[in-house]
Amino acid sequence: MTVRTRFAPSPTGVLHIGSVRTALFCWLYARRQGGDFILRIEDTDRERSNQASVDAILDGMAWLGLAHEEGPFYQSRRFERYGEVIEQWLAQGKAYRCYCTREELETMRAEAMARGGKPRYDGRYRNGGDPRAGVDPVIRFKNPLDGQVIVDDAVRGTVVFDNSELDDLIIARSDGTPTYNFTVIVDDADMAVTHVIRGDDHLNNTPRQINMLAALGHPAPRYAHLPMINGTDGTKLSKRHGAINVLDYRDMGFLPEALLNYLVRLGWSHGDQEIFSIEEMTALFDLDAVNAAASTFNFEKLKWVNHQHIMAAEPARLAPLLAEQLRRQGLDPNDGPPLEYTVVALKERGQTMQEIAERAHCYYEEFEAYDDKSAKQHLRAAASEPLTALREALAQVPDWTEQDTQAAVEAVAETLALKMGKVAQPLRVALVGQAASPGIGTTLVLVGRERALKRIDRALNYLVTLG
RNA sequence: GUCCCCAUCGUCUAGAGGCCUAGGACACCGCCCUUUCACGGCGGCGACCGGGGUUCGAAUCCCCGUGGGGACGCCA
Repeated sequence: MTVRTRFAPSPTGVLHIGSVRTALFCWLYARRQGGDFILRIEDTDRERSNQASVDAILDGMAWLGLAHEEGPFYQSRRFERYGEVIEQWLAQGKAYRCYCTREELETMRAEAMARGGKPRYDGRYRNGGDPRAGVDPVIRFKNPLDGQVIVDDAVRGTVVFDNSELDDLIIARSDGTPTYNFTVIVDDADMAVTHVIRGDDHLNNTPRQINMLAALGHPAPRYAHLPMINGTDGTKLSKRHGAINVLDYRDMGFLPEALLNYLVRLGWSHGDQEIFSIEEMTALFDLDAVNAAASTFNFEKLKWVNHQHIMAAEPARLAPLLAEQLRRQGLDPNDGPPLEYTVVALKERGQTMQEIAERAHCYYEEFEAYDDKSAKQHLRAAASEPLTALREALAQVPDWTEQDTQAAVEAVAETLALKMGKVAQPLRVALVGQAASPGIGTTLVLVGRERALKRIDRALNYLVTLG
């Protein structure tokens, strides 16, 4: 039997890290098993679902490269099918109409709580009851009263629930629209889903779903409940922790494979390996190695993983990303060195494309002022002689390459009998405004001949004003 | 409150009874490399929640506590 997994988000907000991890595991498992990955949009709640969220999900999945074989299916377009099952269940006595008002239900829950029990519906319409004028009924599923439901979970093991803990859940609202737990099982059955891989928060829904699947006459799929990803304070990830749109990570200069790599290691491991390419992940992923404990999102480690992937990536691929970041930062990517060259020079020096772009500013526009500390340390009277010599020597370098400019700087140091630091550091500050940059030859090429000479003049003038 | 789940360094994790004086990674701190920054290398700091069992032997198995999380909606 072909493995079929599904990712079934509700379009009521952005696609965030937690959902992406779930999607990733579903996708990886399908890939690994040579199965199908289905995308399903759970938009039965018309009040809260919206197109912007659908777009955010689709765009996010596309950016991440988590391609689906089937879908996207929209539950809002399958209401006819859900209605069919409901009618059938009503006729078979597997479901019934309940005329309780919301107020009554609230009272019922409060009373159950007061009695020290679980807040729930007491089943008062389970065996029939008269319609009430002015009350549109909801439809409830007749859950078995006793016995147990055994969930055989791929990551939790065997979990047992007593049916006596479960109440008759609403499968259709009073306006006739079907609800989540019901539509899920109809779809999973219709779409022949074999493995339901989802967040831990659904473990408690599973026994109800298994009962409904049984009522449908459909075997239960294999379940795998993934541990949650928490924020730094140990609670469910929310906006304040970084449950932001996954596309924001793109905008911050993260690589999709890096985000996926970071996420795959949250709750899954393969020995001591930290860095995985997409190919390695799909080749190695298995539900058996998923652990059960919740984890905490750590932005610093994400950045480190991203850096590893940046350093491993082809410059040609990174170049357009750098251009995009430079534009975002208000710079013209064409007014400076070739982007691929810049990427190669800076990829060790920034953990995100955004950081790399920030370090590239001085190669694409004039820098404002010298960094205080750097100027105080290196642009002093003693720098006058080497800078003057450098100005002259560099002006005569015929080929403005790393090797030749580097050689020119070394020659000046030798002629003046100065250590490299006494020559290269003042030059560096003159060129980029601060004491840190790539190798001096590389920096000279990055800045470019014309700009470099002008900036040395600028530094010489600065020295004059110092007196 | 009730039910369900979980529990190894600050964080992510290795560990499926002896290989564990508990390994790796992030972060942090040193040192090395070096014209600077970074990359890289080396080293340091740092954990089996507690208590009972089982066993010749327990981070690993069982029980009880404790702590954390989740669910309990005409949300998904």
